[in-house]
Amino acid sequence: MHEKDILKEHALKATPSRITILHYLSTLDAPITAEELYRRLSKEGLDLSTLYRTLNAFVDAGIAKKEVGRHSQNIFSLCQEEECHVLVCLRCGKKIRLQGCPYHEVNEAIEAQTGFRVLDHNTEIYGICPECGESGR
Amino acid sequence: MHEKDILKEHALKATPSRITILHYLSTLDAPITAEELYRRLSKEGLDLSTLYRTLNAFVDAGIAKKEVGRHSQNIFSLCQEEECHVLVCLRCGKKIRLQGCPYHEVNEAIEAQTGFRVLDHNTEIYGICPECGESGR
DNA sequence: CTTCTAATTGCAAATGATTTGCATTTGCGT
DNA sequence: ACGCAAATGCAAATCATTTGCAATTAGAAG
Repeated sequence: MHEKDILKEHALKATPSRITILHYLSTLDAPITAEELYRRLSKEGLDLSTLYRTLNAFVDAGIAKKEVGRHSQNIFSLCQEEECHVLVCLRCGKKIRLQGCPYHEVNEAIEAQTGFRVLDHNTEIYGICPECGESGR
Repeated sequence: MHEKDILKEHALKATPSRITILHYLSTLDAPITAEELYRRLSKEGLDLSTLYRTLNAFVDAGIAKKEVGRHSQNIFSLCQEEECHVLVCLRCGKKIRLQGCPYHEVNEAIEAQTGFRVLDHNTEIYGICPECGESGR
């Protein structure tokens, strides 16, 4: 239901595959490979080419994004509203989203210095999350 | 010569291809496609598979990085020392690197709040550069 | 400077991911 | 309910990237 609205907002027909894919992506907190996604959703009778077409449509529509993963595979994830700040654990790969933007003032300073009109930004902060910090050495 | 040192520092033999590729990459200010790189360097007698192997070696060594470009192609670029802050013009795609890191204090605050040990970060700031801001509407 | 060895290269062929053509089906505006 | 453009499933094609292998080469050791 919510998925339908999102699709319509982006001029994409609300088909079962798209709803399934969009919904499944929304349950993930880490980017995923097309193949892995296929493995998990093909039971619902989903074609691989449809999956790719859908993923591309999502990327074109700005709903999702495609990145290069740590091992050079392509990975997909939904664009989050407040996605600009992400903590990425270098050990387990977990991503934690920060809400709010502590950088606004800094960006204003950048605008002033460079004349660049800042519209958006995307920050990935790499480190070790508390859990990994404890367990791992 | 400088290229040789960089290669050695990363335990990579300083072969002609590698030196050529590394040097050429260092003259670019925007990421480039493997194919495009090949088009530009093959005159010097460079094999495509060598190029890919080299690019991968650079990425593994941390000299270069691989990303997904605006049109879904894979693009490569050298890792810059102070690369963590990049201004990306949404109109012309130009990338301008900021030197220095105005975010350090902010990151300290994040560590304090989340327990996440911050090791590195990478910020892309999107906007319209001064030139495009003038010319384009 | 020569010798030796492991790393690197070039080539051709293989692979794997992603895309495409086409006939069929389906969402959704009228 | 109707009609059409958009989306699907399938198989086949394409594209980027990787690989095997024999020949070459960088650089450490003598």
